[in-house]
Amino acid sequence: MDIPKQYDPAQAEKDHYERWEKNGYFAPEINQDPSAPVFTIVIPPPNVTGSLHMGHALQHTMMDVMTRHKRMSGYRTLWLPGMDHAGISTQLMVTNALKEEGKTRFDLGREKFVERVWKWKAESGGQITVQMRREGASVDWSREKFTMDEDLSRAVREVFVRFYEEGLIYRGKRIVNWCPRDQTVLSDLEVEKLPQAGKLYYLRYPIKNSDRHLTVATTRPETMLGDTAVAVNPTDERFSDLVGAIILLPLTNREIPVIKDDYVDPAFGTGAVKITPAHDPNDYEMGLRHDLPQVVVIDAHAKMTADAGADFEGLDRYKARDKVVEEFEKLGLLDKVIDYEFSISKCERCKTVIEPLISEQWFMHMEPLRDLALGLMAQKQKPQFTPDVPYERIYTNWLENLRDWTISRQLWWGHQIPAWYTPSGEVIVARSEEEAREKAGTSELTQDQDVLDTWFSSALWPFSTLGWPDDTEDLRTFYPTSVLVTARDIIFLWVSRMVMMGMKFIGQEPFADVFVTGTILDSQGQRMSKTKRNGVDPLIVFDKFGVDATRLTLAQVGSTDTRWNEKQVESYRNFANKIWNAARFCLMNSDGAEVKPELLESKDLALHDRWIISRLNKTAERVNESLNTYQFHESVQTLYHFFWDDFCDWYIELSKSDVTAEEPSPKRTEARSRLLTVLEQALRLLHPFMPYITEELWQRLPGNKPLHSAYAGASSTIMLTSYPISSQEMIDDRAEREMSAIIDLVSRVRNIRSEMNIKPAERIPVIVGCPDQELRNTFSSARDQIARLVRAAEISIADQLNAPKASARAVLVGGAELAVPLEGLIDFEQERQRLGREQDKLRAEATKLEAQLANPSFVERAPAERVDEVRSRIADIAQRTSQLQQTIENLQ
RNA sequence: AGGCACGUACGUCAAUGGUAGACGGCUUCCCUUACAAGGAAGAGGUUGGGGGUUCGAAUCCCUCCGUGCCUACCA
Repeated sequence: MDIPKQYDPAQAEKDHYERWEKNGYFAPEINQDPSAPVFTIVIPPPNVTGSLHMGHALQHTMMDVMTRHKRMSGYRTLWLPGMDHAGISTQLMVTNALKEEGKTRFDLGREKFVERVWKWKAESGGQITVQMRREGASVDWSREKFTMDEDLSRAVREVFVRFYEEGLIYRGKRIVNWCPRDQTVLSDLEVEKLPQAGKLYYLRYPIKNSDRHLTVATTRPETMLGDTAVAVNPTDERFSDLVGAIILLPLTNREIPVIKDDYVDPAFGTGAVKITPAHDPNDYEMGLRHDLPQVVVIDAHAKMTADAGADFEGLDRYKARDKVVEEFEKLGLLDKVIDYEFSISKCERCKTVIEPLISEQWFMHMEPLRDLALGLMAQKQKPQFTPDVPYERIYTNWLENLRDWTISRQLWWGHQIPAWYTPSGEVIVARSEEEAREKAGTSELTQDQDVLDTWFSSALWPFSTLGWPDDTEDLRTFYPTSVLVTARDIIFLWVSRMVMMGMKFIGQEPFADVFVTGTILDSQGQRMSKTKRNGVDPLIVFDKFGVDATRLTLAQVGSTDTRWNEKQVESYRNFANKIWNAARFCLMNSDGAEVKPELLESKDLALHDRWIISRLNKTAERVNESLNTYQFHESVQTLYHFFWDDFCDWYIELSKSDVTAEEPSPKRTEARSRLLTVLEQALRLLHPFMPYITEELWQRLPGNKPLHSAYAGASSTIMLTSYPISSQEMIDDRAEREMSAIIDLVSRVRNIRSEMNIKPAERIPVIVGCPDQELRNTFSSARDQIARLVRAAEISIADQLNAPKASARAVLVGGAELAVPLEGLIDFEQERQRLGREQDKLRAEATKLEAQLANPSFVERAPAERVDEVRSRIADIAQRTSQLQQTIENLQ
């Protein structure tokens, strides 16, 4: 058997994925059981712009673990992959590429530009699919989707038309967030607010027919050119006589009124606010309330307009600010300037400061949709968030405060709005140009130049990918999906909108559960970001430690934010190597043996066999349970300790004498087969987390390795075997008790060896005194294995301890004692100290427990079984302490 | 400005009212024929501070300190 000593992930990762994919194992059709339950996940589509980052690797790992687990559990499983066209980001990328050629998108024109983006998408998107294959993601590539695919675009148009016909989508002139760089409107969610150190300017406005002034405070003096009123709070007595007065607005020839409005906070600034309805969202609202004119002084490029006055026209908004301040100072109207920190809105993509502008856009009324989502939460508690604590309330709260959604964007890359205009300006909304012509009765139509917000098509993802608006087999089978895995930051942007759209068009929630993943931070606790260049590239980690080790690291992150720690991956790389070598041992001793599931059911097994079977079943139970409740950390820990501690450290060691016997015998063959059989189950348990190494090793195991009955027709692969489930009768508490006594005995002897500095090569005699008959039998039948594990020359077991005085001793649980004769080797003082330390530990514990018992209310109020437990532990400790005491006294 | 979360061993994280654990790191010994990416044995924590509820608190409540995140129309 020719297996290298070190596991080489690259080798194992090479061929398996291709074979899985080629054989159609990822597609739900592989499942031949017509009554199989269904499990569906749609992937949160990555942007075509990026390559995969750690956040993707994290989410994909979670989704793949769930998918593989369910597939192995017999579910008809679909994990549907795809990508998002990511309007602004993608357009920006291509625009930047053009810039390097010295061109703008206008040089190409819309059609050529969009062609160019498609070309770019083909390259970049291809990258992502290669990377996802590397991750081992068991997605059904035959169903891969892209938000700009023809069928998904049809779904988008269908939704738009239906909403328009219901009056939920409308076109209107409103104040919007405008990005002067990208030249497009942005939704509130695409704007980020950042704190900024700025100034607060106090400007004096003269009152007409009076020598009085009204002073206003502003962070944006340049907007005063567009002021159409000054507002004060109705209850503010300082200004009550000025309400209705006329202000002579400096630098312009305008006269504007002083009005009253509750919005004004008398405590802030001067208590008087300048109102610029055309350039501030609040002022806009107030302008509507008071029917104020809107004077536009800043244009779409953030330059001043002609209405700003001849002195200002064409100036950049910041230049204009300086000039306004200068002029006020000259006129003696600048009261003061103070430092002031406020938050400023920036474009989430390009970080340009947003300019609020009045503009004609498409909007969507959200109230009826919002109510659908709220109703679902109120009546069915769906979606069920995991972890469940904060998100549900945040989600509900956000929905309650929802405002209309600005859905149009002034971009070229995206779904062009299916609205056409007749020469007379009539709006025709239709599913296609032909339909529009029919409706309009003319072919002289111009289509709206705008595209839809990217999130419009993403909102339809769970059903548009399954064939909606057609009533497809896929839609009927896989909708609603089972769980959505996502990061925290798009719960509103995406999750809530999918819920609304799903309820609206399918009448059912798009997913039952939402699993919210944590965030991987850098080693300093900072968010990983492109601009900070602190991201860790998952592909580099894959190369360094292997995909399986990385997946294990990511799986255990779960829902908590975690600092990236390469050491963790390294330790799981070591774990993979451990698995490799354990299998290597089994295979090196597999002559004549094979995997035989029935071997685990036979009667009259040795203790260590009964024990490992019990442990195996408990492990399966815990892993299934934790996977079903999204407790990935728990699953990983359980599997790690089962494999390393139970299987490697104890089971293999205890099997060794049988397995490595020189002479062939039925006993040897059976021991070898049993070992292989346990290993095979362990690999199956590990497979969802570590698909590559488990497949690699599983393929090498000889014997009968049946697939899950639902996949009977498929060729051999671990990914279609059945996931081990626990069986109550296989759990053997007695075997576990007996094994822990043996483990205790072995550990004690090893402790003595270590403390007494006995060379590992030195064989020692071990004497055990054990008054309990049953326990004595346990020790006796495991005598050879124990001797091997503690490197003993011989072990004598009797009902009483009968050892020379010059011995190191220990007291075991259950009243047994042991001695290691150390004639000439023992240092009595050292031994006394060692035993003393042990005694101290026991006493400390006893003190705690006694204090508990001394409290009358504990005995009265705590459950009886807990009190009994404490009592029996105290008794046990007391016995061991006194045995130790005697041992110490006998030493000399 | 509000809201929410978090603070546990040197590091990264577990532990949903019942004896505080894991992995890495650290110390000592060992290349014992599956594995030095390994084996064996150890050291290390009054769970951020203070108060409360409880027989019992890392866990529930209050408060303070520190750290993140989200939401928001203070000019």
